[in-house]
Amino acid sequence: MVSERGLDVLRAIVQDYVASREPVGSKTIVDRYSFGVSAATIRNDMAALEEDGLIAAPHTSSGRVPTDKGYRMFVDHLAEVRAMTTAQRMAIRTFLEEGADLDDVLARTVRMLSQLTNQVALVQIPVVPRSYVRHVELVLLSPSRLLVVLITDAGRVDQKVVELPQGDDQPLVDDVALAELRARINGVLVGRLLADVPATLQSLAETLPAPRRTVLERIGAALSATVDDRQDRLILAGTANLARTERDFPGSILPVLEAIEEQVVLLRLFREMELDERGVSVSIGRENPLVGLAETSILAGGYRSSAGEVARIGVLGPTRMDYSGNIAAVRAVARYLSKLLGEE
Amino acid sequence: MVSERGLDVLRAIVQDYVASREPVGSKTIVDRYSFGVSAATIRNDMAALEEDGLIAAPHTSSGRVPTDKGYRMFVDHLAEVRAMTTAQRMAIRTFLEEGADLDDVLARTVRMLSQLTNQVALVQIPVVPRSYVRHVELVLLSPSRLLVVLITDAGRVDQKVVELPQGDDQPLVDDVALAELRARINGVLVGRLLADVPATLQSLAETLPAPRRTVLERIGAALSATVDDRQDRLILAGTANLARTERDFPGSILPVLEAIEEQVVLLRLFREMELDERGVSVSIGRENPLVGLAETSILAGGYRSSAGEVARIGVLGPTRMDYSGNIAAVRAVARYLSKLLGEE
DNA sequence: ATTGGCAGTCCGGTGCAAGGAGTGCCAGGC
DNA sequence: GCCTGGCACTCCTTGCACCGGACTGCCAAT
Repeated sequence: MVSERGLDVLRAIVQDYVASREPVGSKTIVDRYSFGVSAATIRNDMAALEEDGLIAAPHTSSGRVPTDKGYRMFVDHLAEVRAMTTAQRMAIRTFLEEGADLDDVLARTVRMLSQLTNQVALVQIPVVPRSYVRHVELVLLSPSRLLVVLITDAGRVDQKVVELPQGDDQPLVDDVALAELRARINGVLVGRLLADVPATLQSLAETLPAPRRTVLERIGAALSATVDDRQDRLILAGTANLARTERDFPGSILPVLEAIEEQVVLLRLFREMELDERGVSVSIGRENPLVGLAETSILAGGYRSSAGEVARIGVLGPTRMDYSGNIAAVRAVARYLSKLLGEE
Repeated sequence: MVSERGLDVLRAIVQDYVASREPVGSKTIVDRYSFGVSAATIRNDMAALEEDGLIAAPHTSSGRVPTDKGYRMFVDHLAEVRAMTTAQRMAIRTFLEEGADLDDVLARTVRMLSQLTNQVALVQIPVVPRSYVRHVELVLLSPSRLLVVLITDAGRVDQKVVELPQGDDQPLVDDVALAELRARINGVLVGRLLADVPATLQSLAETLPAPRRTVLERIGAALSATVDDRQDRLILAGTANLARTERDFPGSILPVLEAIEEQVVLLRLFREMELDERGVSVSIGRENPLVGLAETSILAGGYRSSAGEVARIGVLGPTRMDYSGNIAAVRAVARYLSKLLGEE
């Protein structure tokens, strides 16, 4: 059974180990922290902590190192989340304020978060289902390939290429037909909610003759796909920090880099993390469903875009990281981002 | 003075070292390659090669390793560029054929190139000055922020946000004014060459009264900037390969990752490399102007987009790499890409 | 020009001993 | 019942010496 003081010892071990990367022994603790008891007593507490799987010794007669479970305990019950310094707040504010388009703001934000935490930072592109269609543009790239561009009033621009069915020798649509189609589509769609696009387009399609109708249906499919596609991307920054913290990955950083390249998996993981009451979620080491990330921790926070939808922003790094500081940074950045995007 | 056979020895050393990562000695060479002379003779040749700075010994009495200069000699005079296997050709073809929009094609291409070479692959987004304006869309994001979207007939969509001057309390443009502006701009721009956009817009601006004019000038600036901006980006893939070849970076992969993140510098370097008669350019180790890349080599090839402009595609990896194979891969992929984009 | 031979150099692994850090446990004190 | 000092023990780390292996460079002979 771990005593009250035992938890304080755990906190000390985590802090010391995170700071020094050295397994920490009982003597170090009595020297560096004022517990008012002897090393032998600390040793008893440490034995209890080890019993409970909160710390482990790399080998007999070495200092202790926190386990994933130990970090979990630290994060849930022991870490006081430090407030950001005013200097840091200022940095965030000035960094984000030079507004530009959405992609740009996200790119800046994530770069800043990576600098703040010295870890890899990631942000999920927000979904904006409440926004309205501003314009749809069709561009014929070749007789059989059509570029569809969708512009919404939230400032998002998405594009998609559709392959046109090409039954006979002659192309299905020529420039004139396309111009008419464009006018019609814009006629019914401009001003509509994004969510209503598929239905509206469907009813338009029904008024058309068969060959033209197929084209319209494909365009409709592209437009709906375009909305979903976008949220399937992550913007990230600070990959170089992985090399900086390389010594904290006992294996190699290879699987981590692979996971980052394989955005899809990482994104799903990121999205499924559920925020706690502090607005941040932490996934530590082997808690993580991806084997390649068994030695990394992921922090995720949520931010709210103008349409009120929540997307994720967070950092990824070795399990040996400064949880207090990083949680604070993620939270602060997420808040500023919400504020910034809400203003628009 | 390096003899004829000396160069053959150099070739053998490079090939062997690239294959085995072991410094190669005279005995290895006579064993593995059929020179028909004794080890002592090879030793003499090696002494000459060392004299000329083409190879070096990590320490006294060890085998030799190619220097940057040695690799250079190998690449320029000794490497026969292997043709791609038919399997590889097939892979390239099928991989690239599922066309989509430009960004998508480039993303696929670069991913494939990284798999083909086991290195980091990069591609520069092509400039398309010969293409025509298809549509310009203006979206008011907030009273003082305007999103400008430019669609060209080459299938490119670019966006930019402009800050509007906001002199008095009331906004400079409202929805009605914007609609009129949009109509006017499209009226003069649609169908124009991209290169003519600034001039055309300028003459339109001159017909307008002062406040409206400022707005138009800003939009014009954004449109020209948008064209330049885009080519200032690289799409890359295969970063994980850096971790795989980590042992080939005597120092650390940190500076390499940093250079990759700092796209701007890398891009300039990439752009300034001049292609040789084989259509590929190679920059080896310290030849490289960036200190962080002193242990990496960069291969660059050119591809031609529909408008006939040339952009770069290439790979980046440790100086100890398979130059023959990688040059062949870059060249093959660049050709297919030119063909693919030319067709559209 | 090429060759075999030989001395010399350096790396890398191994075995051994000493030093140090840290633990576990126990018996005694508050 | 909790805390403490002490002690034996374990294991890592460092330094040292040593040896074998892999080369090279040079030289005299062909």
